[in-house]
Amino acid sequence: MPETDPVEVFLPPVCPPTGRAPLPLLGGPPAERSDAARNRVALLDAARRLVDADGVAALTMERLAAAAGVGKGTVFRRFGSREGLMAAVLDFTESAWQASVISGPAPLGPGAAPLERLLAFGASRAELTLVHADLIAAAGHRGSRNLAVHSFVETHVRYLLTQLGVRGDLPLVTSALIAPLEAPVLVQQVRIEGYPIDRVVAAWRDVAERIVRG
Amino acid sequence: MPETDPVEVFLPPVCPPTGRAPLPLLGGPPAERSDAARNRVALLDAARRLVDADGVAALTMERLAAAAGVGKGTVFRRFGSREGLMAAVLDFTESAWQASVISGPAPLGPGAAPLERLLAFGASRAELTLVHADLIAAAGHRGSRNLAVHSFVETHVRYLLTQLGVRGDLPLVTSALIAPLEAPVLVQQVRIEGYPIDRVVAAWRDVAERIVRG
DNA sequence: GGACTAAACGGACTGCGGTCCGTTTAGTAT
DNA sequence: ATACTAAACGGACCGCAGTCCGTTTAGTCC
Repeated sequence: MPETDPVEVFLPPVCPPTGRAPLPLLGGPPAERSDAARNRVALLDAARRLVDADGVAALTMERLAAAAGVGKGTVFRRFGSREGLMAAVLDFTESAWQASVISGPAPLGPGAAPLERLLAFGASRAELTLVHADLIAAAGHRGSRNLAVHSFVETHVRYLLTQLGVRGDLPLVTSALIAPLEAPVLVQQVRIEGYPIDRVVAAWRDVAERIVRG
Repeated sequence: MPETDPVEVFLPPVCPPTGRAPLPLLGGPPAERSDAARNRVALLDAARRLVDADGVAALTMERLAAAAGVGKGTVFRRFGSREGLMAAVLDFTESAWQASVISGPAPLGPGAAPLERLLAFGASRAELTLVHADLIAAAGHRGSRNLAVHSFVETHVRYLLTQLGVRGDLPLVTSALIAPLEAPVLVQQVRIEGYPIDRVVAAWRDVAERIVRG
């Protein structure tokens, strides 16, 4: 693992939930070859199956390659690293949640008052993060940042705080409000220290309300 | 790396800042053998030198063993894993900071008003965390939790919040207030997104004041 | 000093992440 | 259909974290 991570784009990125590559943009890089596309889908599929079956820790790159019927080199060309693979699996599984925030039923989805939405968001996000905690950890810094879902979370919360008229350095206050919902923090509180998740969520809501009240 | 980390006590723990083992307690485990003690000090010393010289990424367990003039097995018996080693180095380097919070000059140390101390704490902690970010990352979950300094931070902030008369679920509110000061969050904001650290600290102080005001 | 034992030692060994490069193949132009 | 090329392929290979077990040694009791 290099200290300063190099440029990390593995084109073209997967496009959940189909795992299919996006249509080539005019003037962009050339379209993906059909064998590459087949292998991407096969790999992502096999990875999800293996994780479901035996857990994150049991998934090795060689096993995945064997399960998908490709060579090890192909796995690394596709995902760059084990962390990259895990991030792809995670992105895939979280896209459904993202959709439910954008267009699902209130209060998580649109329609409820902003504060109500914010509180619903915290509970939902905490729950999901705990479910995916192993995957997030295995994805390294890509697990909590550098991921579509992360910038989505930031944008959504900042939007709600704006709606609520919160003053101050919004991007950084938003980030501070999201920080307690990061996987390592929740894992420590719930899995290690044994706090019930409801109580953790209630405390987060308390903090959120104090921030909103100013 | 096992999914569920097993019991992880490597007796006896180092006692910063000397790196010496604590005196054996009556009825406790037998005292450490002299060769083991010598090797612990030599290893911790060599590790700090190597990290200073070439950075965290360049430190391999084999190199460390060679530098300290011991076998590889000894390094692992002493620290359990690379993460354990990094945590030991980190604990060592952070003990000075801890001392300055306990008994250093105000406003970080005792003597200032609680709110002033809290704000000074945030700035100081953020700065230190950023300096040690690589080490913290290399120490894995031991880097931010499971470490003497972590429970110290929790205890200190909870104490200050109590002094300030903050109501609510104090342990969890404390944890939420500390979360934005965790290394990955700060690294994202400062190193990746490029926010000046002063601005990050200011936002944290803003959040802290809102929590205190209730 | 000599014998004994529990602990420490150290290096060969394993498995995994990640790289490299010679080989194969999809897509295209003729 | 054939030739051509850029991209994908795959498995041998490397370095490192972590384990195992036969060997050495510190501390103790006579």
